[in-house]
Amino acid sequence: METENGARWLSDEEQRTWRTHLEVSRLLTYQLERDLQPFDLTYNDYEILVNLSEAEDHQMRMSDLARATLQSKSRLSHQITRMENAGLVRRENCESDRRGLFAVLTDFGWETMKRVAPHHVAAVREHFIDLLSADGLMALQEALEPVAKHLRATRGRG
Amino acid sequence: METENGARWLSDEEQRTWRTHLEVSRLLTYQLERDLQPFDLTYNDYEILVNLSEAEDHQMRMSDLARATLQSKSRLSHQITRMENAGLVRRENCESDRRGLFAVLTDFGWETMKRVAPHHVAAVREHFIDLLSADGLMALQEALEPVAKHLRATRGRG
DNA sequence: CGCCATTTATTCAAAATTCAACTTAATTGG
DNA sequence: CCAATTAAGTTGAATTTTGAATAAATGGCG
Repeated sequence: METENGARWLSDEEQRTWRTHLEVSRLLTYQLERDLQPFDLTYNDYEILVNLSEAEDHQMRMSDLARATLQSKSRLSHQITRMENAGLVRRENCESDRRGLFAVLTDFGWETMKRVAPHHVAAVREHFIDLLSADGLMALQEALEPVAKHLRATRGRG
Repeated sequence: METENGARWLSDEEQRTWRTHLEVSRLLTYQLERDLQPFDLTYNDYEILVNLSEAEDHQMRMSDLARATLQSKSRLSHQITRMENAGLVRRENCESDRRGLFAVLTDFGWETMKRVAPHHVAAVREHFIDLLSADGLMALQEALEPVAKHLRATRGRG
């Protein structure tokens, strides 16, 4: 089955899988977002807390954090400003490179992370992980890892 | 492995799969968005064109379209206004329910759809479908369908 | 050394999204 | 039949995101 300019359409099976993937992506995002609302965090907030929590000294350069969370520098800059206002992080100068800044987790940010993480993990289980069989989990990883690799490589160029 | 309040952490394997899924979701969205840029369409625009194209008479009630594309009514309303300004769709009154409106694909919208779809499908192949084996495809569908079902059911309450 | 391209990060304005309030029409329950 | 409730959709203001422009510091390299 070909389109006029030579592209192959998706088979029914392919289309079904594609749409399922898309639907899961979106609904899952919304659901996790909702599960964080009681803690006054967006998913974005949470993701930054995770990254900083896992980082050495609970701090990361803005650029690295932007890369890690797949956001533009501009967006991250605004995001950190908001989180700074909320008391979750603070900015700190980098001595070795005076252009640079660190985003640093505050005590309150760290406390928040410890308090919220268990609930978030429970939500990830409830809405995703625990719905997969052991085989399903492995199959998913094996199917998606090459896609991730491709996208990582493609990212930034055309 | 348990958190203090009884939630089970993710195993390494679970965590890896979860993060891979998340990464693929996001990078894929960005990539497809980029592939649509040359046609002056956002992914949102495209999705609406798809829905209307597949609908009877190339038209859909606003509510149904909002549901189908997983957006709020407000967001859809703004979105359709923009697309109306771009000449892709028009609004039309519904006679049987005078509160209601149809979003209708214009000729230009339909032409646009026919022109763009092959490129989009090619992108979906390049960045997703063609990176999966036949087994991978099936495994993905089987793993994700229950998740989709759960999230659909959970949506709106929960 | 001195110049220029690059890297880091912010800022401003424009576009998109959300959120709550509102309008109008249809339904429902006495 | 009417009042109250629900449903469809829009609106406008506030928030968030994007994208281009800017500023400051670094790194090469001739």
